[in-house]
Amino acid sequence: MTVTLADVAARARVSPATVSRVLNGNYPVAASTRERVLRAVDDLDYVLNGQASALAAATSDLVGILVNDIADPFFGIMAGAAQTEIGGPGDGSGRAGGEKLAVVCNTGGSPDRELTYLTLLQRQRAAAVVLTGGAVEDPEHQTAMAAKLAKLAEAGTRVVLCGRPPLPDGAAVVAALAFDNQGGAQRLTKHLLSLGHRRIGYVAGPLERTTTRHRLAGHREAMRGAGAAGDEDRLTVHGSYDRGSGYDATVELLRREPAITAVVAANDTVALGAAAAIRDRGLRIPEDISVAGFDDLPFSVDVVPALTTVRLPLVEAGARAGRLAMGKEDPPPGGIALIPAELMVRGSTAPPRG
Amino acid sequence: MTVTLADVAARARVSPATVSRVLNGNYPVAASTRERVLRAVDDLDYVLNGQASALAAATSDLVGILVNDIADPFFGIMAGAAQTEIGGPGDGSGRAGGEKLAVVCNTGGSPDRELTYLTLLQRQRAAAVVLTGGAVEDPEHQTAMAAKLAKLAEAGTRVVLCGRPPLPDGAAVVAALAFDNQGGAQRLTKHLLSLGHRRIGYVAGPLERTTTRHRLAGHREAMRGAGAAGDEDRLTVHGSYDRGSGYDATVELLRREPAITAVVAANDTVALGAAAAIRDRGLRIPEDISVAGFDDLPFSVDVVPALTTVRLPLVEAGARAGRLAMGKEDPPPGGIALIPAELMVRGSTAPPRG
DNA sequence: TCTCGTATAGAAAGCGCTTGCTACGGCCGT
DNA sequence: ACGGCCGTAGCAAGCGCTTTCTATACGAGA
Repeated sequence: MTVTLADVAARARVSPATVSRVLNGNYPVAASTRERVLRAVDDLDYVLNGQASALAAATSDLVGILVNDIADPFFGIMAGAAQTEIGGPGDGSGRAGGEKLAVVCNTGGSPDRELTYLTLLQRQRAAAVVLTGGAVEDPEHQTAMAAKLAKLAEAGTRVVLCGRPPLPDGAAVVAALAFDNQGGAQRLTKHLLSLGHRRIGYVAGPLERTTTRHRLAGHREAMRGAGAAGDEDRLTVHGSYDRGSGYDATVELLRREPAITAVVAANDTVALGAAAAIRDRGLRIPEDISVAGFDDLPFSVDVVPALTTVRLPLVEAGARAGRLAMGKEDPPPGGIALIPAELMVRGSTAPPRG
Repeated sequence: MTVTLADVAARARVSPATVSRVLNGNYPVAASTRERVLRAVDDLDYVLNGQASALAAATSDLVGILVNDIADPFFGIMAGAAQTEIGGPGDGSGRAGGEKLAVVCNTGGSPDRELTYLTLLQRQRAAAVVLTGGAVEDPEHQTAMAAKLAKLAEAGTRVVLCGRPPLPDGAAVVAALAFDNQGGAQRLTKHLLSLGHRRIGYVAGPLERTTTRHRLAGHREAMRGAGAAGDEDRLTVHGSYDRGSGYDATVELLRREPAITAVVAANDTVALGAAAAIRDRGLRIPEDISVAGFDDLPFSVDVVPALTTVRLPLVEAGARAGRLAMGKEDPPPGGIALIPAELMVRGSTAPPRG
């Protein structure tokens, strides 16, 4: 049926061992022999059996990248950057040695699927795993995750967190790159406050997500700092990280408090929905209501008016995570790095009327 | 080191064969024995070695999804939908049998990486492969791809094309789901023509991509049909499928022909860049210049003015591709299906001035 | 000329799992 | 009461590769 090493060996009139060595290039083989083998490989269209190879060598060329929502560019950008660093040859030695299969797995934000994918990757004895995006804060799930990651690490899988805070109970991971969500959110709200806003609605992400909590915390911290707190719960609506959710939440916000002068959204996509809701209500942005997002996704600069937001260096972070996963870069001190978030002031925010 | 089947067997005081059968549930095992085995599995935290299992059983639970650009929601949406259909349990039998590892691979639109990933998947003896998005039309690459896909199919891998035209030389694939790019583009341009536009700039995608060619063909067909052709080459600028490219191309278009009254972009993302360029030039949309996109990505309805575009049923197509890859759905007659594209007229297009 | 180090190739033992076949009771049919 | 069958469990042969150890052939040093 399929061509095996033995077939190649037979055709090249050498032993399977020699073929293996030629293919792996980790053992001296006479040039003439090598050539004969390579020709046979070519003639037969031989393709290595990855599973057999991995089994025998106890290694794997699989690297998993877990994302919450693959349709969201936030994750796509990070995953793409990570994959670029991981995949393909060219890492160090001239030889095409480190050819890894970087694969991204879409958890859909579901804790169960997250665990399932980790198990699947564990089955495959993945060389590394990169977890991106916020974590679910359910204690039970956190315990399960910690245990799973510990198992993975124990089995030699390099675990890297990207855009996710370190595990609560001492990380069994290579490194954790956490975004400064709280600081960024705080600066964003401060910007709004400095413009004169006081009644600021907040469209938060799903409950029990670290990202949601940290951004909201930053926002409230800023509000409190300005003595503008008090109405927090009433002016906060939770939803998922998508456009429709932003729309609905904003409608609700305007119902609860028609006098708000600004809406801060959990991320840019949500901000888009929020902006749509505001316009559908006949209000202008930013004259009547200011809108701000988070992440600075590529489209944010192009919408009208351009979205004030907080820029997260997704490409850089993803690439770094990829390098860390491959062991091409040393982990930050303590295994933890806080990735700074930069406030991007654009046209969607302005002083409130009057 | 790691726990093996044999360890579990020893602890449960049965043979490895029995453990295997309990785990796979494909052979009668006495209830008491099964329970003993399961307890041992639990006690030992045993995790199946996927490679060994795959090797022995000559099967694989890997399914590859190739995308051109994972940061582009166009692909993210399709891949996500496909992955949902493929991954996890719940497909048919009550048992958690069909647990596949659906992984998405980012080719970055590079033919080489595309081939590399296919080889990697071939190495892993992938159960199925889904290729999404337009193909590169370089003859050499096409030949290589055809050969590769034939090999994969021969080895039992189910190959599905999603949003990609069938291979030129008779498909060695399970199914090809092709978008009606040409028809959609034609309808879009006809819409513009019917509004009265005649000088229409076209921001095309990269050369040698089927998607680019088909959309452009539809556009030109419409132009010719209206007797508005002639200036085609001068009013067409090629670029990549991203925002910056749309911006630059539009600047160039306006330089070449300041009198254009509409710009059609290769896709929505490019349209966003085009719109930005137009606005930066001090022109209004759609009063001065109409803008149209393609794909109807989620943000398109939210930008201002809302983007006239052509809707592609990405979720449905991706899901269907996933089902086809899993053999959960019968392929369309002839293995080829043309996915319709629907014109979405919104605020970014209007009759030209005067 | 003989021995020994060096370079190269092969033999063979697994890696951890699956599965066809065999073995062994106990139950049924006659 | 005996042969045969059914329901279970084990044996053992691989799956296709890697790698250690061993064997061979050479040229070099003595």
